[in-house]
Amino acid sequence: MARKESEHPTELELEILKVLWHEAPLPVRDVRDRLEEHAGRPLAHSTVITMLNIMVRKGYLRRQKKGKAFFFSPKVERDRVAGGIMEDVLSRIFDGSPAAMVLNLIETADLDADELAELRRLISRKAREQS
Amino acid sequence: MARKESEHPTELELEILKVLWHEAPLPVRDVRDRLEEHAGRPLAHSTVITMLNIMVRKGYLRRQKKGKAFFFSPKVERDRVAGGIMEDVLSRIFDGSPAAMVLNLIETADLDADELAELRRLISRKAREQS
DNA sequence: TACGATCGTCTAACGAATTCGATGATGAGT
DNA sequence: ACTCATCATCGAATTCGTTAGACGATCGTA
Repeated sequence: MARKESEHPTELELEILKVLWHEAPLPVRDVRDRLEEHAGRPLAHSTVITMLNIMVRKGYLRRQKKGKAFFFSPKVERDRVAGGIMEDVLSRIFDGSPAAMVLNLIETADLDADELAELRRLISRKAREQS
Repeated sequence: MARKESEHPTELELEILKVLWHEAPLPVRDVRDRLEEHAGRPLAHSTVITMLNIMVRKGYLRRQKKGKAFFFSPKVERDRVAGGIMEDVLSRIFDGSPAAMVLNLIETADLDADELAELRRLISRKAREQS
């Protein structure tokens, strides 16, 4: 009768992951500081611990005791998480059509000629790598 | 102390929007039937009404009385909704880099040579249109 | 050893999202 | 007018995501 746990990291979870992808392992206090500095999220110490523990339970993070405190590290790769989200958006929003997705991206992000050229280069390179 | 209302349509809201983008206006009963047939979501009549009303409040839908029952229609365009979600993912996941996003898409969706060629054509056409 | 600084667990709270039953209104048919 | 089928409103239940205070354990130092 209620909501399923999300397949992907939630908003705050993602911000925490970004902190730890950038630098890990980190103790709770440092995660809290980075969240405030970078993401403008002033959270109580206990809030951050709670979130970190939830993320360990969900399998997003790993935690090890170093000295007296716990240190946290990502257990999932950035590309994997991004890929999962992209897969989800691709199927749910664009009915599995990459072309529709890229088209929308071009319109939405209002890409200019240079950026379009870069995309084309990038795709050409990929095509060559695959053959 | 709690969660903000989502910027974008939620899971179920999106499924309802898809039904109505495909065919509208529709009365509650028909929306309910389409949800069960297409999305495999067998929901109670009152559940669907509740959702539809919430979506009217949020501005996603419009509703008009026809005869005795209400008929619902989308008030937001599909491309706009998709664009909003893409913008969000672009900034939150890929730090605003379209190239990173497309690269991830290529890897994640495991595009083959034909699909890559189609993407390139599509980008070339866009580039020409802009000039 | 007593004190304060750290650190973690537990519990509680609230809004958002989802789900539906009980209840009430209304209109068609007999 | 009475009955039945529809349809909508309301409120409640439940889980997730987020937030944090109260409390207890621990360790170094005065």
